[in-house]
Amino acid sequence: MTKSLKELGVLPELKTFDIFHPCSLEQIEQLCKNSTVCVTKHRESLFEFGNPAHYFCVVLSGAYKLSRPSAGGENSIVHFSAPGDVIAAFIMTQPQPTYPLNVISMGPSRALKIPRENYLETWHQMPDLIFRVQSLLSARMNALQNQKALTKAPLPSKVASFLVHLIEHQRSKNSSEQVQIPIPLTRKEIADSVGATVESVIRIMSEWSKKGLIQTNDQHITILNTKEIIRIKDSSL
Amino acid sequence: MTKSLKELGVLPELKTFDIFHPCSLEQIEQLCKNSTVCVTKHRESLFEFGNPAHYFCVVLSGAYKLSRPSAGGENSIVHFSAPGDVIAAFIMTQPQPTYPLNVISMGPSRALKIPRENYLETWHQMPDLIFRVQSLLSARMNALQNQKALTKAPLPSKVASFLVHLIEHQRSKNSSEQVQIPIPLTRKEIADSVGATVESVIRIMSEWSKKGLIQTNDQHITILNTKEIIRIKDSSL
DNA sequence: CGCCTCTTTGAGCTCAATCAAGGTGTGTGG
DNA sequence: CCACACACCTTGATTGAGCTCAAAGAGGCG
Repeated sequence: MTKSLKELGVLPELKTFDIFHPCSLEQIEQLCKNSTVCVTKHRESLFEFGNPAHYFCVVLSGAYKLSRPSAGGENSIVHFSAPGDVIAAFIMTQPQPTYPLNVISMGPSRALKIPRENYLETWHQMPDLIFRVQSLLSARMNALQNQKALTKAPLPSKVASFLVHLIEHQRSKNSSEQVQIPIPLTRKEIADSVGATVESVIRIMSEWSKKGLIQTNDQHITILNTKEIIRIKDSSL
Repeated sequence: MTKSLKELGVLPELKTFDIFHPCSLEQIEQLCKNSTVCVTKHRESLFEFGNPAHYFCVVLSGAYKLSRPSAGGENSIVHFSAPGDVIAAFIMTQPQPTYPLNVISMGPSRALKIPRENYLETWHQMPDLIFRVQSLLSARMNALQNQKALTKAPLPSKVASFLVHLIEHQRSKNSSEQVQIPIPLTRKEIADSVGATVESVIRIMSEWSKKGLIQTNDQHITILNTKEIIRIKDSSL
């Protein structure tokens, strides 16, 4: 039942990710010893807040949302993890770690669950690898701080900033218009990300749709006029 | 003019901090090679947002506030760094790092400026040390995520949560009442931390003063009734 | 003494939350 | 196959928490 990672062909898949790219397949195999591929369905939970954290994860395909439970069953979304992203690695160093977030699958996804010991032992031996993990973390930290700086900005700025953030990778090269956001998002998820209500987000985005700035079909959002969206994002300056 | 760290007696000072505690004085000396002690006055800047980051820091005494410039000269405060805290370490791994924050002295303070190369070379060799740095970072990340989960909470909850967070270390043992907040804070700083205006913060805290929950003299805030403050913090649940 | 920072209080207004209601599409179980 | 639940999207009306603006007092410092 449990096939080896090699049999499953996961190793080369891992090597395509930035973190593992400089590693040999043999190294990767070592690093991911005793790991299992976890297949999740839409809205299925990968890790649950407060549970003891025996594993950390590398996202293989699909996407996951990391959210924090808060007032009245509300969940505020902290981050979206795409393939190549590492989840919960940096809490592995704590003596008795528990997951600080809920991790929920968005659509069918796959993740590699790696035992905590690997991080403390094998990964620990590879300073360069640890530094690359740290970079991911540092980028997330940066994003969080960015958002914090926007707390007092009007809601449209927040939403615009959120969308721009999501297309940052691809935008770098393709500075032309017409960028599609890589993960399908509901309005509710956007609302939970920027700390607002669904209704407010809808009002703002409908407006933008009418003006031809964005376009949605089946939860896939496309930004038609990047320039204008960026202007809105910065309009509170 | 520039005395060695050994002459200044900084080495034993460093050893009292968690990160360096397991290290020998010789190791610490190695790790902090070519570093300088930087003495700052109240409101003086240690690092400035956007500048190229050739150094990272360990806070020796006093305190620093880390803030992010935002709309209209507003500064949103992201973190307060007390002695033992490491600043800007995790961006050292980037190829051409620039400071992602403003770092400003609160009262007279001292910090040890350590060259970037040390992190990439000497520190890099010590996985355990890197893990300890990662723990600090992870704690800060956690705090940020916590705050994010409170965005929709009413302002009093946010302020209460902020105060409780600041006394978390000492509270652990001394669960009795009467806890003083370790750093002097202006209302404006509190406002910038929770993402509100001075006026709103004042209104809330005056109320609390009247009710005998807190007490201020000369920017030193003392929580008189911890239980009630925690109740307010959680009241939005 | 004037300047600057910090605190305080009041009055009015605005943005986004809340409440309410209706529409669509998909899955699911009888 | 239909009915029902459920997730998601949309629009409108109302309301209130917190922002803005204004004005002023209280130290501290050169």
